Amino acid sequence: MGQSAGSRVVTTDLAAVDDAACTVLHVDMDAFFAFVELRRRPELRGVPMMVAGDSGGRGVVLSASYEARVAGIRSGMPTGRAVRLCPHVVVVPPDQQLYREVSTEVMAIFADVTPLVEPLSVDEAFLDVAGARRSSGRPAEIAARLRQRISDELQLTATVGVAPNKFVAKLASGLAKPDGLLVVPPDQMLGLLHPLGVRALWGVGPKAEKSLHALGFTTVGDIAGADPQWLRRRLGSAIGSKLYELAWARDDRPVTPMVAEQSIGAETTFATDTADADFLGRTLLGLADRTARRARAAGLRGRTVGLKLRFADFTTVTRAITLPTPTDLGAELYTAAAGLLNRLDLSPTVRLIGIRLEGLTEAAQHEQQLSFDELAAGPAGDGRGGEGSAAAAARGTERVRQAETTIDAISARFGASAVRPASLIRPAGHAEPTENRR
DNA sequence: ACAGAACCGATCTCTCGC
DNA sequence: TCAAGCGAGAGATCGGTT
Repeated sequence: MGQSAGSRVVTTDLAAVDDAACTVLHVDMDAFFAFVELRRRPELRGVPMMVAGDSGGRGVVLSASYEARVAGIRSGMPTGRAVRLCPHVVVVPPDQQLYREVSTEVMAIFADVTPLVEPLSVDEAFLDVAGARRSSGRPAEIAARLRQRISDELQLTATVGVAPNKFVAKLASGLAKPDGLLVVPPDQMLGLLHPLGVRALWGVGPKAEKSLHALGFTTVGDIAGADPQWLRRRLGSAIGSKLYELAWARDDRPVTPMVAEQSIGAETTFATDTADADFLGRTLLGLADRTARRARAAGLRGRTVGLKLRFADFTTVTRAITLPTPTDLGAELYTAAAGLLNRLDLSPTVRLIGIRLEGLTEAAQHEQQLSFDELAAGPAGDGRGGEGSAAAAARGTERVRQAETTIDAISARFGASAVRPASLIRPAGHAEPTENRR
């Protein structure tokens, strides 16, 4: 019961399958961005369409309808190539705000099933239903009902993998998509897993695949048959152990709800490569501001500021500096990153610049610290002789904080573009400071 | 006092995945 | 034949301490 018409249930017999040990669900929304767009533009149903960035002709495909996929269009593909493959494809610009909103609705349905929801991205999550079984029934039933709700309430489809652990659950959803449901009981795991190529293992991308092929491993079964000691020596202890365990379908990672972010960042690719230090600096200021704003919204501060540059030849360099005190201020982020930028050789032209705030901690921890500093400095007044310069600096950053949180409030009311740093507003005689400037 | 090992945090690159 | 914008994590390297 419970599947919508036309859905695919890959499992031989959902009622008969032994799902008692299958407490992990991996739910993956089908062609998420594309289907969300089709919901508000139903006239595009049945025609090849894709959500794709343009960004001065250098964008990529974020999501494609199945009609577009038939033509060979894949996500991650340059928009230009996709259009060449399928000249009639309808290109829809991405609306991240909308996707985040719909994502929240999807996650709310998950949370209805179990509190143990671990989002992987906007359109994907693991669910641990071990505790939900008494009230909600068998995992296979829970999964089928979940798919039905997503279809009924959101007019979207999802694929669900059901298995004893995360790795196999994710594998299962990958095999069952689109619009599918696959339950993999313990006694079927190895039969399913071992014939697959090594790429099926978590953490094995193109590079690792090549190394593994060179060592004579083609399938997951090959790795399962290898000597684990030898694997560790050849691949490193961490990776070697992990691959061996996964090859035997062993994965004890728990489903962890709401894992705290460890870094926040922003980056942008220029429409045209540039070596203009002034322009790079202004772009950096905008990115610093955006990053700081997000950190404040999340109530986080970070101690390490990272800078990333990608040059025309696609080589990438990163530089980082650790501050004495964690920050969530755009001005401080910018100062630190600009310092890093100054030290780099900019003779090759730059195609991408990014900034990242790492070493995040809860901002609430630092409020305490600040008031203590102020106390030590005596009653809040202006730069009096004899007081500690650290305390004076603390009050200085406090003023910057006031300014930036005021901007947060104004942006919240009037939109993000209402307020921006003064240096992003063009003095006379300069072109617009957009990233697409030549 | 000093050389050296061991350790540690910071930094950087690389790979991977959505 | 061009390659976004996020993010996580492993491991090498390096300089400073003990």
